[in-house]
Order: sequence, then structure tokens, then C-alpha cells
Amino acid sequence: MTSGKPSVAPDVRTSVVWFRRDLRLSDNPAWAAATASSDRVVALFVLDPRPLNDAGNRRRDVLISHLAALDASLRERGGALLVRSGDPTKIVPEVASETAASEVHVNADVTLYARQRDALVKERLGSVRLASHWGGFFHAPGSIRSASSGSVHKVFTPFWKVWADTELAEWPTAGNAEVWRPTEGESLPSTDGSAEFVAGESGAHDRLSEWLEHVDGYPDRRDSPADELGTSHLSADLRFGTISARHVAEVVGTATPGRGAFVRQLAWRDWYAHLLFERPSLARHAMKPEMDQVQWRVAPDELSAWKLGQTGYPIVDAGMRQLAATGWMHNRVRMITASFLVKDLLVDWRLGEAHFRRELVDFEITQNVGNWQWVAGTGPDASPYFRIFNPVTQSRKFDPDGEYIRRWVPELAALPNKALHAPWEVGPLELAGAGITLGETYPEPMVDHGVARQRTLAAYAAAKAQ
DNA sequence: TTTTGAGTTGTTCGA
DNA sequence: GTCGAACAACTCAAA
Repeated sequence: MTSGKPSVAPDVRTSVVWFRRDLRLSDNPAWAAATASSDRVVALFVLDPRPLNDAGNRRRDVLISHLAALDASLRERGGALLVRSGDPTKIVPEVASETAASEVHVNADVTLYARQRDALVKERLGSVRLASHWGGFFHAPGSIRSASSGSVHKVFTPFWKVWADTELAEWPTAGNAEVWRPTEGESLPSTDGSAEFVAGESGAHDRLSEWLEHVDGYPDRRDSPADELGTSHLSADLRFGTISARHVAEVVGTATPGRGAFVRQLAWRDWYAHLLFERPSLARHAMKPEMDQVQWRVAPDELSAWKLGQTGYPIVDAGMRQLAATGWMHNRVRMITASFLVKDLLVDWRLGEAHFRRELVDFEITQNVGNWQWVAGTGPDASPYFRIFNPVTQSRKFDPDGEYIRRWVPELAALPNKALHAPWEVGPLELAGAGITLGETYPEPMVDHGVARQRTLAAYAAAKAQ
């Protein structure tokens, strides 16, 4: 042993658990395996500037809050979280060496960046074993395959049938290793303290309990953006791994139609992870090459108006403002706003994906890319390209009382429901009665939907003809 | 190998 | 107001 390392009794077996997006101790295969196979474990988190730079401040703050909660849980067990900043491919082997660890345990991630990073860490660890587990999904990426092709299903429904019929892989059971922090490490960066939620896995479990009281209403309420209890609000917890998808699915079960419908959505989450794991190119490219040939419009001002919630279509603006204000947007409205960017403005879906990537607290690349490609009609089992959402029809159907629009576009609040979804359709007198002047207090619609629709159909048809 | 059935979330048009 | 067809044919999965 070289000098400078802490002297460690040779019969003490040490493991490092390198946390990434699995910020929990229960139901965590990497943590369980390490605590079962070792005498003591070091809990490490590396603040890696590269993915952090992709994140907006809000997601960064949520991450830090969850890390603080993880640290608190570890302190209850007599240890603490070791935090280091920098390049994990250097830091992880350093920590393994400093602690004389014989194993490093991780839960794997599907992204290309994560896979290349982990491969390099494995190489640099030398004789220290990198033990990789899957903890973030119900079924591990790559484990569900089509019987006929041997690869991932290209259509969701057959994937889902196999997914539901496949027995769960067994996860390791946790042991009693001591939680050890060898050095003080760095302290966590500060947040602006505005996060008004209970962080960590206890918060996540509370949110699941709350959801269990409403999940039976899911099929009827999931599409109402004004309804705070219509969806689970668990997306960010799944993304940070403060709760496991497997635990959620097992607790919810399939005993009622609402429960079955909700668990089916977790299968969608697994499917997009399977797809991106098998085909990393989906992060940037359409499933079929010709769909990459759509001549997208270059329209920075229109993209900017969309981001700001100033398109003149109230439901679109409500959604974009909810995103800007909270880092979250209701699923139905994600579809409407995304469809508006791609199919009304004919702007490249990747630009919308990049905006959501920065803004969403629950951003996860597999889900973001999968869903944007679904809306754009470019991905596997996507919406057909000629299916173009009408933002006014969607608004009247899913926000009939205008509650969601009034919440996020308050300058329109005085309009009666009949006029709220398409204010340009009513006369200036009625607008004036509500204190509105189009083009001044609220924008004129950026595009005529009928015209935009024809433009998009033509652009996609031209791409397909190539 | 061939056949058959099926496919998240829609919109528009005309009878 | 309600209904069915067209959108556009295609690919995938499994028997």
C-alpha cells in the first residue's frame, strides 16, 4: 500500500456506492448489493458539470435538495454522503483507491454519455470491480424482446403485453454494512431555498401515498390539465430515483381500471428506455431516415414566442407559462404545446426537445425524446404525421371551463368560456369588455391553424417522397 | 414463408 | 348535431 492512504485493516471489506439518479436507500439494487457484500460502504455522489450544465436552475436545485435528504438518511445510519465535484471518471477511481475499496456499485443508466462514462470508469478502476445493476425501471433495458425479431418491439402494445407477462428479475437484499464517510468531502452547493416540496425518498413515498387515493380516477381525470389530482406528479421522483418505478408499479397494482391504466404508463416509460438503450441514435434522429428530411422552418422569433407563452393560442401559452413558472407541465398540455411547435410552426422537434430538456424538473432523455418523436410523428409507433392537433379543439375539450387557461394566462381571465379558447374569433367590443386588445394586452394568433396544417402536411409529404 | 390482425392520447369534411 | 370516412397506406408481431 502506498503512503498517504488511510491504513485499513486488510480484513475489512469496503464498497463504494456511486449514486447517480437513484437517490434512495430502500429498494436500490446497488445499495443493497454493496451493503450485503461488504463490511462498510462509502456513499458517493459526483457533481459532474457536464449533465449539470444541461439542467436549468430549478432541476439543479431539486437535485441538491434530494442529495441533502439522502445525506440526512445516511447520517441516521451513522455515515454521510461523500460529495465531490468534477470528472467522475477520475474521481470514482480516486475514491476507490483512497478507501481501499474492492468494489464500486452503480445502478446503470441508458444514455450514451453514461455508458461511455461508466466504461471508462471500469477501465480506470483496474482490479477494483465495477458492479452494475439496474434500478431505475420495472424491467431492465434490453430485457424485453420481441419473439420474432429478438430486438425491442417497434410497436408499444406487443411490448406492453410481454412486459406485463414477464416475471420480475430478483433484486439483491440489503445487508448490514457500516456506512462510512472517510473524509469530509465537499459541502453541497446552496439552493435558493424556494423548493416547496419534501425532498428525498420520504417525500416521494408521501407523494405515492397521496396518489393512491386518486389513482382510480386516472382514466377520467388524467386529461384535465386544471385537475391537480388527475395525474400522479411522480415524474420527478422517478427521474431522480427517490422512488423506484418497480415499487410504484407493485404498490399501485392492476386491481382497478385506473390502476391498470396508470401502470401501463410505466410500461411506456420502460419502452422508451429500451428503445434508446438499443438505438442511441434516436436521441437525435428519426426512426426512418426519410423523416429526418422534413424541411423545418428556421424561425427563431417564433420559437422564442413559443418558449415565452406568447403564441396567441391561450392553451399553448398557458402550458408554456406553467413550464416556465414551475418546471412541470401537464401531460395533455405537453402534447398540445409540442404539437403546436412542430406542426403549426413547423419547427424542428429537436429544438423543442432542447427547451424541455433545460426547463423540466422531471427531464429524462429517454422520455423527452420518445415523446417529442411521438408528437412529431418521426419515432417508433408514433402518432401519424397527418394527425395534427387543433389547439382550439383540444382546449375546448380538455379545459372546457377555462380554469387552466385563466390560471396561467390571467390577462384573459375576464373572457367568457365561449371566447376564452380563441379570443380572435370574438368581436373587439366583447374583447374590450374584458379589457383585452389583441396585439397589445395579448398577442394575435401567430399562425392560422388551417393554413399551418396544410403547410405541415405538404412538408411531411415532400419528405416521405424523397 | 405467408398470412393476418392490429396499431396511446385526432381532425376535417361532407352526408 | 351526428356519423363515418378519409387522412395513407404501412409496418410490425406473431401464428
